[in-house]
Amino acid sequence: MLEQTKVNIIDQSNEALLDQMGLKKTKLRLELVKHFKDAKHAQSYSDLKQIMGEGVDKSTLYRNLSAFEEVGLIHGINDHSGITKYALGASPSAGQEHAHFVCESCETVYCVKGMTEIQMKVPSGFKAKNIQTIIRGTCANC
Amino acid sequence: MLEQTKVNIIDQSNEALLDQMGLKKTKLRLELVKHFKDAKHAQSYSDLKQIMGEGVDKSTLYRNLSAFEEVGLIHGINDHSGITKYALGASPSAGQEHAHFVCESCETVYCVKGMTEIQMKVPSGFKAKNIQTIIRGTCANC
DNA sequence: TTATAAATGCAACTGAGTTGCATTTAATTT
DNA sequence: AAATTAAATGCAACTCAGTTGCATTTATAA
Ligand SMILES: [Mn+2]
Ligand SMILES: [Mn+2]
Ligand SMILES: [Zn+2]
Ligand SMILES: [Zn+2]
Repeated sequence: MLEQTKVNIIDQSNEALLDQMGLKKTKLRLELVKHFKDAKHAQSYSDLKQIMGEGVDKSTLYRNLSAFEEVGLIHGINDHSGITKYALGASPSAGQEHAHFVCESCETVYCVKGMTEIQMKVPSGFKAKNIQTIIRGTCANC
Repeated sequence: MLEQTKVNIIDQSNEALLDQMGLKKTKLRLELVKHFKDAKHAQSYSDLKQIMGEGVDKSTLYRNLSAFEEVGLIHGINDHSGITKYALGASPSAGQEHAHFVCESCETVYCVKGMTEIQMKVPSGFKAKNIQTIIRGTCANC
């Protein structure tokens, strides 16, 4: 269980953020951080590729997503579609407790805070460490 | 939202089950149903291939899993590993409310019933239809 | 027994994500 | 400012779970 640097992501400048995370400030990374800060919902690889420009390299983009994820700048979300989506902030399993809402109509994924506490009742002998919640439904745009 | 035939899966003979589901009783399907009834945890494609015999065809096995899933005989579980695992019974989103426990040590996936009710608090304009819960932790064998 | 729709087997394919490696670049040192 | 160097990039090739097209076989019902 890798302890992540705790940083106020929204308050920091993009440059300062990358500095603190120990990541070099490349053009793509700065654009990525800026975009993640503005994004109203989670972003897939192809969402990002479209926004960053079709010329952006697949490996580079994926490697940056992994790097961002490792330092807790973003978290990947598995919505059972087979396509990982990414959103700003650490993952629920790394302290930033929240659920994920998947719109059944437009497939958009949102991070949602304010879930009421969940009881983890598990069979005896089992030890629950954390919970991942995916809520399916219809989003405000649909 | 496809309505599934409601059948008491555990009570029925394997033959009767396939009959009721409108599926032909092939050797592999009967073995699969039998195995799913006995299984203490969710089964991956490769678990099943090993048990059904290495000779079993990949397409046939996957197609049977899809067929079983369509009629609600089994449900697929996406545990974030990239490998779908299958267990007897309809999916939580199709009435059989339960959670999934993923062991962080042995990667085994279990269906667990008896979760306490979860409040689905979502932003205004959003409509929650169902919740999927994955509990991560350590299983009784680890 | 025959007819037929469904199931099977095989090979080729798909698509998200990864990897190896040569080249370039951001950041540090002189 | 120039040289150094570790990290980032670009590209092509790869991986691997799962899917698909199609010819052949089989379960079931007429
Ligand atoms: Mn989130
Ligand atoms: Mn289950
Ligand atoms: Zn929507
Ligand atoms: Zn275990």
